[in-house]
Amino acid sequence: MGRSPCCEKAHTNKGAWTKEEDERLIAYIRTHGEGCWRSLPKAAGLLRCGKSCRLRWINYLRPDLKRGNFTEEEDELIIKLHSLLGNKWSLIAGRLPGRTDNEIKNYWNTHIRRKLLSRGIDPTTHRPINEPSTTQKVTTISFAGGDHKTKDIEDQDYKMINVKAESGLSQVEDEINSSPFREQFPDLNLELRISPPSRQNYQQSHHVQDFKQSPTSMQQPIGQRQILKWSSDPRRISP
DNA sequence: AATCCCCGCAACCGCACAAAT
DNA sequence: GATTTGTGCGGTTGCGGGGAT
Repeated sequence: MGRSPCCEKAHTNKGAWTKEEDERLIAYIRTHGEGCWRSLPKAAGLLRCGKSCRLRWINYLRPDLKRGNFTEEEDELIIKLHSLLGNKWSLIAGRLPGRTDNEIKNYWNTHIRRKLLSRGIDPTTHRPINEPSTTQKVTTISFAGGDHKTKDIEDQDYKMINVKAESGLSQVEDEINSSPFREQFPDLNLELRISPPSRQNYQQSHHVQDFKQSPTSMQQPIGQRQILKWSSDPRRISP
């Protein structure tokens, strides 16, 4: 089955957004709320594809975005979450209010990877570089003290945790909340429910509550939708 | 001052999935 | 059940700014 293109490419702008385009998008979303990205450009008078509008809003224009430099605490939280979840940037972003998946992904690739390498840690496996491949270790960093802890974990256990990280977040939580993992990393807050409270705040403060379009995905803030459960694809959450 | 090079970040692309038809 | 539509995600690209030469 074929997919129709998300927009009429011949009549859409590409590349950097202008100030005017930003203003149009902000004004439209303030009035109508987020959602129905496909029809939004036309309704807002923008010569942009819906995906482009969505991305621009989520990654740049949303008023609840923190922006600015990442703090040391954010750095370390990203490292922790990445060690458990891998490149699930949207999930990681869910634990960092005001940060977007794109921002975290970029930050990871430009800063954190280098940081881990300088610590002698493989950014993909989170294990010490040059470690014999037969010995399975999980390296985590004690962020309170700034020192490194290395824990030997049975190969099987390690794989199991990784598999669960791939298969479902609630299962990961179960795994983590159960000892001995919990005992090993008592400071690790992994209540991995995604809830961007800032978005709710935005809706309250901007009175963008009446979603005029009505696909189900638009009637709930993203965070609330994502709490519900995982589908077979870890990226997909269905009610 | 001009050019080159590198890096960071915004934006794009293709794909997967759920919901709707 | 098959197909279409809308959305979200991760990977990648390419532009622009700033430092080095």
